[in-house]
Amino acid sequence: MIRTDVNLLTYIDTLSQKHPDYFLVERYHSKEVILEQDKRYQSLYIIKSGITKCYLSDENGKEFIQEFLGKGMEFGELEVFSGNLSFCSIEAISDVDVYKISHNQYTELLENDPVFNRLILKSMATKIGYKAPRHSFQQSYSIEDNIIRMHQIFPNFEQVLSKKDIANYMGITLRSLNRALVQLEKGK
Amino acid sequence: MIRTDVNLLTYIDTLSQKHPDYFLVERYHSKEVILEQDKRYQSLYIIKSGITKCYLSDENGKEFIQEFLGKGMEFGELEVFSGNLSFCSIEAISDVDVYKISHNQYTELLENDPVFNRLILKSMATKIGYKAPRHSFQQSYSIEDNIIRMHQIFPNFEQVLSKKDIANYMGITLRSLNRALVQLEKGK
DNA sequence: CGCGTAATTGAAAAGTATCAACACTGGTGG
DNA sequence: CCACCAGTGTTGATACTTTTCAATTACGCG
Repeated sequence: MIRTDVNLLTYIDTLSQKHPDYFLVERYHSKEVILEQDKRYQSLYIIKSGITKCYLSDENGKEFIQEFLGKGMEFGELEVFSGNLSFCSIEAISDVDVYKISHNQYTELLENDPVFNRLILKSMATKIGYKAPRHSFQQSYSIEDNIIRMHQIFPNFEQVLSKKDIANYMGITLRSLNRALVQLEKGK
Repeated sequence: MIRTDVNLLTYIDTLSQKHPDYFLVERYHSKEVILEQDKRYQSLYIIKSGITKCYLSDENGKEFIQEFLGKGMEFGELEVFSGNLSFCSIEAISDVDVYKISHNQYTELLENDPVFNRLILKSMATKIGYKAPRHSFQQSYSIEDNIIRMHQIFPNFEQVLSKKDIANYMGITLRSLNRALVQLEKGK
């Protein structure tokens, strides 16, 4: 449930040696908002280290967490292709180091570096293939089943993520999450 | 809610003139299954005309519909990048014409045709950007709100899609869908 | 006409949200 | 050093929503 892409990160590490002017390294602290929904940006980011959350907020202030992003995950890249405003917000959970690259230079790399191109295609394909079953499972199964599944995928998520974030990721209230956890304890 | 990509289709129409050996045209009838979950394929498809549904089925036989695909939408392409089995099933809703192309030739086009490459990148970016708010909205709002929203996006979906498909798309039971529709009628 | 699929409806059971009260924690300022 | 505060987490009671199950009707097609 915390997405990573080591191959992409490794390649970008080497790219940033070759093109030191393309990649700017930035550091964000826990709880800083890196990207804000519905704003326009000229750059996108790839995570060097740390964890962020990618979430959508609605008019009532509720936030729905799409994904937790770790090493090698990019964000803000969709806007390169759509030309639209940012469709989600990104907030640092831990302290985070990122590579920052402008849309133009990103496009240039896509056009001239076939290895990079392929890695990005693959990264996007993975994102699509990941979202589908998650949405499906979340709708079709009980909260308890979802927690069990999350434990299998990422055993100690409770140490890394706040209860509130977990609830927002699952699309349920904190109350329901707590009850389900108590039920699971009893069930043992 | 029925996804299309006219630009991609137009370009593939011209490509299929240039490379008639790359693109095979096939026709499927309503209710035929074109792609089956958890099987391996060497080809992928782009829709020329007609509508399909893309769905995941779980062990209880319930199906959760990811998207309805119309003109210019591709499917089976994720497996080119992941190398995995098909992660969803595709079934024709209306009669459907598709272009079929092998993984190898698709890869070749991606590598040698920058316009094609860009169109595919854009198509994938759109898919990602579409899924996120849909999942979010579906979890955060009531069934009635979701129906109202679907009506805004696609006014006469009830003429094209069966009630069961609509319910599976929304991740709810047919019973709940019917109740919500009755409520909406009353509300007018 | 008769068959199977799709659609409709009611009643009971299960699941989830809402609201509200309270405990725990770490950090800040007097 | 303690009091306070804000953020986070816990718990109970109640109201609401959705599913489940089952029975019935409507529709299209050979």
